[in-house]
Amino acid sequence: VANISDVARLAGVSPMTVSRVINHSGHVKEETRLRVLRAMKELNYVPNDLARSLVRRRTDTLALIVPDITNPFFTTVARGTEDTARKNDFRVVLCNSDEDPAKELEYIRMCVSIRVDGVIIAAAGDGSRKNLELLDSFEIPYVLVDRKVDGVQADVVTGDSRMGAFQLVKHLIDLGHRDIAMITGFLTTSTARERRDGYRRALEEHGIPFREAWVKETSYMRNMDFTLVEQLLDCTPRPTAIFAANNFLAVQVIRGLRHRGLRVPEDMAVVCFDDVDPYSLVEPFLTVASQPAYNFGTIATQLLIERIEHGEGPAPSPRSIVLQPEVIIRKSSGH
Amino acid sequence: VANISDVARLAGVSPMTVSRVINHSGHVKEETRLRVLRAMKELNYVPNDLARSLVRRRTDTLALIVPDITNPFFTTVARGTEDTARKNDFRVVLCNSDEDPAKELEYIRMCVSIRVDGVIIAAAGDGSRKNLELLDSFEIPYVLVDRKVDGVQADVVTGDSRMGAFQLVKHLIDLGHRDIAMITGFLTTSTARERRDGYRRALEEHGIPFREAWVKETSYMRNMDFTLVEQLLDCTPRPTAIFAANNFLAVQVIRGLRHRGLRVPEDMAVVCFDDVDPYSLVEPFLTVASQPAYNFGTIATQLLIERIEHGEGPAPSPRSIVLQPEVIIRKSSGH
DNA sequence: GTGAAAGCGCTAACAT
DNA sequence: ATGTTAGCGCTTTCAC
Repeated sequence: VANISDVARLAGVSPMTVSRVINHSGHVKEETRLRVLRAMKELNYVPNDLARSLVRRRTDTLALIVPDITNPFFTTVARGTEDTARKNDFRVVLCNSDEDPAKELEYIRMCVSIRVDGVIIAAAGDGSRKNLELLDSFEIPYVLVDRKVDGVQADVVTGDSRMGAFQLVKHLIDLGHRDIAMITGFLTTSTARERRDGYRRALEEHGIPFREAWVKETSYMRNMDFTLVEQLLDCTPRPTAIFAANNFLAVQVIRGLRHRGLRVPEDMAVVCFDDVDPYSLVEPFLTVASQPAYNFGTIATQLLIERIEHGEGPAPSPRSIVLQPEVIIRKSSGH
Repeated sequence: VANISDVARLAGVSPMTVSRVINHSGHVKEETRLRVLRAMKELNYVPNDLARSLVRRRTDTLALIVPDITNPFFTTVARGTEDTARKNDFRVVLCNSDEDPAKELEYIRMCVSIRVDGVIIAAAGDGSRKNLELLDSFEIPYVLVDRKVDGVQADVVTGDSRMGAFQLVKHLIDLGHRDIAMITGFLTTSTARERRDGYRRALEEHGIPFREAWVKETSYMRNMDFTLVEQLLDCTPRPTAIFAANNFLAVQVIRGLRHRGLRVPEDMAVVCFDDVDPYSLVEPFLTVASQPAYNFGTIATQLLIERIEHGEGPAPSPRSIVLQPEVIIRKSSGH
């Protein structure tokens, strides 16, 4: 494999001149430039970015850490991130934390060891704070996406979870429901907390008491515990509607209901956060608070790159972008 | 940021000894080892993998190139790849080619310049051959996943597209359909060709003539041309069933039909390849040939790593793993 | 069991 | 407009 010296030798110049040609840094006579280009082609030369990054102290690489790339919400965030990164000549390394702060930490260590220029992260939970401190100590900029982290000051792009939850629950109330249960992610994640708060506020504004027992907390992931649904069904009185705090939870809820022979929405209304299936939906069924996932990715990436590219002078203070969800009413709420 | 010399100095040893500790290469007295470990902790030291990779000529990094990560099929392949890579201490860089050989080439150049140890690729089409030759010339091993590439000898993990298509179309024929149209990806991709062949064989085995005009060719991507469906509807006789060669095409077909006020399956039966929505399906609707996408990823990655890890001696000759699709009959075919 | 020297492939900084 | 020097942070090789 040819290196920069091989090219230099063949072109009859110094490695430095080749470097100048590669990097379009100018100050090279057109004639020499062409000679170098010819040599590069002849040797099938591809610059070694490891060496380049090592000396430049910059990798042109971002990391995106999400809980689970098979969740269509995060998939779409990832696409937004990648497209934006690419436009700005950055690469993206993708990591799945599985909602696990320990696994997340491993990936953050990796980010440091490969010297990424910045990180976009949908944090596993408040336990991520320590993980992020590692980035701080290496002065690697990062932006939080989808979820805030308690005690962390950083750029953040989130949806208005409180508002979305409020509207969803209000919709159920308007339909006449008063016994509304909720299944949410672990309350160590900001979205779980905010969605619960929105739920609570909607109830209270309509004079319906908030019952702790009707809020079930579990993992946001696909493998959520089936029995939680059963527990809700065994409550007295039995709820007539369930608010699921994300798409996977909603799917599990519906499966649980089916399992007990209950129909949606006839026997139980169901609403949730996040589109279940943003691209393939043939027959959208779920009433949802849909979030602009792609924009989560593009905006977060823009903020991050801005910070990376920012030269001397005072760095911009942490910015918070809040995007509004759109409530889409469909069959599952029995409107 | 501390480097290996800083640690060495603090521990009162040479950088070489620190290196030995980092890499668990043994031959270090337990006492010194602990001293080094303490120094590392104190300096918050994280080894620089760029430097390490540069000298070791190995990055422990794989690349996965897929047409579109928002397609749930590829998302699942990606998850299989990542999980397997991780288990074997490899990282994964993810790339979207958008079914475009030119964009694919850019990413392959990147693979070379960052010196990935291997590549897993769902190639854009037969035009990918030249792109893959670049990898060959740098002796970077790769394995093809989902799609073969004309004229390329390499490990390959595919589904039995011909068989799946055959069964899907046979199912339609068994239901009494004789006027069956097909919408497939560009015939420069092996899956499009094989699915068309399976379709054709099913027809011919049942004495139904194969009509070129009833096979519409377009991009596998989400933004497929709406008007193709309209063209099919304007044929005489009008087909009574449509076989879509992947999930996104099926969705577009159904949208097109809706647009013209046609119901599925009452007015038109629809079947397709690949699950539309492997995780979130609340009410599966489409009759599909479902492929074990996760295994595509895991197997491809295993083959690749085997090849990377393979020391001296003759490299294994190209292997071909063919996984069987499972036909799942649901409402959209009007069984 | 430990260290010194050399160098991976490139570019920043300073000549000329 | 081009070249020289030095060094990024690590590991390989060979010494002791």
